[in-house]
Amino acid sequence: MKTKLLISVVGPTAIGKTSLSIKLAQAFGTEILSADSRQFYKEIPIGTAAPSKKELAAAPHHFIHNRSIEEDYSVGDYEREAIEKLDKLFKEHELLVLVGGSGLYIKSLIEGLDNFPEIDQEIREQLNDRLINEGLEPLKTQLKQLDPEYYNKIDHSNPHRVIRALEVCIGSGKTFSSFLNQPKPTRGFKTISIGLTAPREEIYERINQRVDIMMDEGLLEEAQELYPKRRLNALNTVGYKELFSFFEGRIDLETAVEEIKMNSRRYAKRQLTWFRKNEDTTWFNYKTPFSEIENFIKSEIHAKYR
RNA sequence: GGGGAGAUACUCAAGCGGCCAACGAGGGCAGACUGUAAAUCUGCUGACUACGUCUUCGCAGGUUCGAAUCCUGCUCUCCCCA
Repeated sequence: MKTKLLISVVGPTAIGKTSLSIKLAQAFGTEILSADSRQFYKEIPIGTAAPSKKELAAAPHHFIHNRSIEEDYSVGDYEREAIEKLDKLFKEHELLVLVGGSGLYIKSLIEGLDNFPEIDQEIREQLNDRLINEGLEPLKTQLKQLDPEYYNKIDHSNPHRVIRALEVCIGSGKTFSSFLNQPKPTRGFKTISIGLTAPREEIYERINQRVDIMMDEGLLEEAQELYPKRRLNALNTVGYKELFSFFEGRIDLETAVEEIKMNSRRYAKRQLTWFRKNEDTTWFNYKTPFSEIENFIKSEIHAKYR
């Protein structure tokens, strides 16, 4: 039996991962899964920087615009859904393409996360309230009591991390640590990781250009419509929060656009930090002819998996 | 032409005799990240043959044991009056 293969395309934003993934899907006659948390949301067609209609028509895509910003969605949900989808698609294809920029989501799919119990949302809300009212210190202290092991391990000046650990401790009555490092189910596929990148300057240039294009396409109007829902987590992202600041008169439009560009650049940098960690990734310059990448993948398949 | 204010690291901006390679902020770089992830957080940011050495605070001199800080001259910028 042939090995099921997942070709994972990673890299910073705005560099052509979508177009590469489509070419791969076409060349190998297969389908594409997105691992880009923002592209899930259907109410933000411009700001998601999702594939265009034409691109969507060029190859079957999954996990694009399939969620509402109103829904609470997390990596855990994604992992479950995406695995289910993979199982289904692997019945028809021996090779699938995964493309995305959300490192944690990709990790959840390829490596799997440990299982955590469902936590009542209210617990997090209360913790968030406490963070606002009392600050981080009491929360840190509490975590230190409830799960000293994890407390010593994490960056405890990071409120999100402290709150997540606490909500699990409180909600489950067990330590956060106790859920970690459980034996994970083995995935029924192997992964070939392809990184797409460029000199920093070129990445930044492309980001700047794409932000201008988004503005031309009506990002401002889109943000205006979404403004009433600005508190939703899905909208606490680059491209919206800056425009919301503009609507609230805190900055002018020009500054808002500059900040979108800047925050996108920083995002790209964080993506690189995340993806560089994976030594199994083979990197290509974004201008590399497709045939070269295709040949690389074919030779990998022959050398290692067939 | 007269009067006043000022020139500090990539940018803005503190410092006004030793605790100054120089507060702070921005930007940049690097990193962390197992359910908020385009989120959130951390570190570094004069140079180097780095727990030490070297060159910096417009330029050139001077005072002083010691100067980014005081004095003199020069250059430039800004403001007011002509």
